[in-house]
Amino acid sequence: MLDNPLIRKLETVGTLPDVDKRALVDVCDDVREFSAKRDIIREGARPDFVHLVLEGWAARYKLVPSGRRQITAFLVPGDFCDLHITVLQQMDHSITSITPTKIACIPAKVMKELPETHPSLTRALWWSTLVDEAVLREWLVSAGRRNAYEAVAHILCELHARLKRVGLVEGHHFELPVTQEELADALGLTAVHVNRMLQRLRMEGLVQLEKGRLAVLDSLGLCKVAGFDPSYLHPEKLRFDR
Amino acid sequence: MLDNPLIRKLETVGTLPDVDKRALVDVCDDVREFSAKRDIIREGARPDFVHLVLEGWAARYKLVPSGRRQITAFLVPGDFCDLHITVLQQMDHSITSITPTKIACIPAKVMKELPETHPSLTRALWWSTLVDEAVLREWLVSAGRRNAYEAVAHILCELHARLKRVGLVEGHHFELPVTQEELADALGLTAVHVNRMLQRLRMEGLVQLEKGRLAVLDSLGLCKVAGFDPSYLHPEKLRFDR
DNA sequence: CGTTCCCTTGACACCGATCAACTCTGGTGG
DNA sequence: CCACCAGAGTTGATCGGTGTCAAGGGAACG
Repeated sequence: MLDNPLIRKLETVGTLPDVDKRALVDVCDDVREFSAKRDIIREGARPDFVHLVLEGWAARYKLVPSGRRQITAFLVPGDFCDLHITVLQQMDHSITSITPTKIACIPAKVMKELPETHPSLTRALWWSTLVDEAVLREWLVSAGRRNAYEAVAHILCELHARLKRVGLVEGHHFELPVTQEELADALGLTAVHVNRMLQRLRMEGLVQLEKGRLAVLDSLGLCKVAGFDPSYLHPEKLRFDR
Repeated sequence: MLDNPLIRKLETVGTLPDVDKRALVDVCDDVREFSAKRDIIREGARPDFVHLVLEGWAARYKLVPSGRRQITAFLVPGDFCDLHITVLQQMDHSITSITPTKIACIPAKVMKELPETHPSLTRALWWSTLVDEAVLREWLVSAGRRNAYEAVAHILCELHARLKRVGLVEGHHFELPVTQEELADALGLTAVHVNRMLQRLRMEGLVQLEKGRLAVLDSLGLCKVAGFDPSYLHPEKLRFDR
């Protein structure tokens, strides 16, 4: 069966040959489970496997000498943790699970051979890597040039769009299993201030948030506050086969 | 002759086959010049060419609705402006020249065929793309979890290391042709505050800065202030040929 | 020799950080 | 079943790092 979040994501913008989908699913047969808040890969590691999130949330992060943490990406189902290491020698940051997580471990060797064996899939993975980079740029814009209210609104818009891609949005609800502290570490804020901004978003009638589920009540209003333009997620249709 | 900053950069970590170097130089024959502070590529554009900086500085940036600008990358000789568009359809951000600039325009079609024609070079460009992404992560860390003093110190350390790679550092001096406002837009600060932080770095005897040239007087001290760990620039030796 | 761009400086304002306490919830073990 | 505890969310008071505004100086340039 081809129920794989990465395939769902890739097929929102293009079509993959069946053999490639088959190959991708086959290669995800080594699944490991992690409980919440465990380091999956540490900075400096040289993993022999590429890790793909199948279920649950994880995060990329770095620590600065003062001990403060910056989360540089939320990894949701369909996201790779460390495609890098097919080219680079070692991890320059760490990955931690946020919730209990199922991760597919794919031998790096298999990934390295992909360009010869499955060129379409390779192009598709390039696409997802470049979208990840665009997301990172947008996070930098939030940290640098949006105020806290806009930044919180923006990340909610982004997560909504990204989760929709992998089929994890029902109506206007989706699971948001991150603590306010984790949100703060992603946005470069404090948990206390994130709390106040979320309250403001609720008071303004834009969102509803309870027990780890977010409901977007006024999608347009939220996007307006955030200055959210989804084109950086590159929803435009592509051809992976050339 | 093979005097190309990209080749210099790539060869700091690995060896390229002569044919690949030759091919790279050949493909850089269409050079265009831009004066300072001109948009080279605009958000939304669908360029037919990939742009490579040969001389001068450029910057990637995005604007938010309030009109504020976030620079998401400084592009120095040897850096690509938009390798993305070999896969993605359109630019999700703009590129501007900072100084007068010489840019090689390489047909996107040629780049798309690279994996078949020059696999080693393709791996080398993958490497440089992944390093760019690592730089971006580090900028996010600066914007989110370093104070202004540390952030300014950090970007100076980074630029020092990156420029060294392409042979643009003489002793401890290098050209730093960015205004304090551009630095501020890169760091998510204001020009006034960047000014004060630079003065502090000078007062502490860490750097000297005059007429667009920076001298690092106390390299260790500067790295200490910044919490700079160059491993994210991936200086480790690689093999591009497999 | 005026104009423009960039750097510099000072006074003041404000956004978000910090600190501390309290609530609520779910889990765990006696 | 209850006592206890840890983690997460919430609130208020206060502090401080950066932003904002405004003015002046110097260098480059036409």
